[in-house]
Amino acid sequence: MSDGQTVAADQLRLFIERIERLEEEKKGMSDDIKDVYLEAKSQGFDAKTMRKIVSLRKKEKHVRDEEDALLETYRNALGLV
Amino acid sequence: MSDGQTVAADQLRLFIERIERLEEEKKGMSDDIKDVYLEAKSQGFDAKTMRKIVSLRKKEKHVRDEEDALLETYRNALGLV
Amino acid sequence: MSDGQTVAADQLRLFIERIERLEEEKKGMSDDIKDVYLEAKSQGFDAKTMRKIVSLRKKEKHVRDEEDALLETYRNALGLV
Amino acid sequence: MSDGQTVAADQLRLFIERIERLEEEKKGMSDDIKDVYLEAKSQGFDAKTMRKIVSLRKKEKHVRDEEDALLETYRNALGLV
DNA sequence: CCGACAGCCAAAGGCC
DNA sequence: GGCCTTTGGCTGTCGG
Repeated sequence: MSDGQTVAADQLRLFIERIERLEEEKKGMSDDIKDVYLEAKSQGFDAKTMRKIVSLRKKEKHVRDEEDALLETYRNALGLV
Repeated sequence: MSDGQTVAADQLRLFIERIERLEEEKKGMSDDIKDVYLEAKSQGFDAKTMRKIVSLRKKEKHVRDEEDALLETYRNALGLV
Repeated sequence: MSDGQTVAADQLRLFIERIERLEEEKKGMSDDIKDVYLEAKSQGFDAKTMRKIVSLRKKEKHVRDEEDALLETYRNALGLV
Repeated sequence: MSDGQTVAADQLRLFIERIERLEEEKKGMSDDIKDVYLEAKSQGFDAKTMRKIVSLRKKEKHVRDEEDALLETYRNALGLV
């Protein structure tokens, strides 16, 4: 043991385990989100529409961020502070 | 103000905000995972293959979980502890 | 010849050829687009920034379309015309 | 108006609009291609395999073009017509 | 040549 | 249980 092969295998195993832990946490987040939708639904809200709203707001935010970045690019190109 | 309409709108807004916070955390997880793949890649591992490994192990875990659930069903059906 | 096998092969060949013609036209479009960027570059414009603008405008249009669709969803949900 | 700034902005706008028109045409080509695959699928052909064929033929064409170019290079180097 | 990005496809999850 | 929308991964393309 302790040869390069083994060392590499150990490293790989550690990477895989780190990823799997993170994937589990991520799945936990997904489950939490699902629960909120269920809770909202139980209070009479329509989950499908809510998903649309969330999706739309995400895109709008993304567009706004990009607009800001583009503006910054222009400012830099024009030598402004 | 304070009529049903407004109350519902406030509730909806709160739900949306909770979801958006959770979505952000989830995105953080995704980013962390991506970072681990990049780190592994920088040490000479192949990300694509690693993804295959993670995927395979997930399926195997799923199979094992199903087997456990089936065993549990049998135990219950037979009145065993 | 003239058996089913051959007929199917002929059909397939025709489909493939139609696709390849369309792919060529598509590539022509890509080349034209590339030329416009080059021409703009030759007049002092930054192609990378221009690409960002084009991309951003596309996203903005998409978001606007979605907003309209969501509004429509609300109107329907509220029984409005 | 009519200062350099405005002229440049107008030029940029025109370039952007030309690109957007071309992008739309390109999208039309993509849609046409997709339609052909759907039509082929409706007649029992497998789209995935067809894509492989198209891809392979493209590579082969590319190889042939490279060979031709190399041959041309040699001919020129040797002063042949 | 590499690294980033968009398009395409297959798979998963939610909804009816 | 089927439809269908969304997500994740892969491939091909483009610019640096």
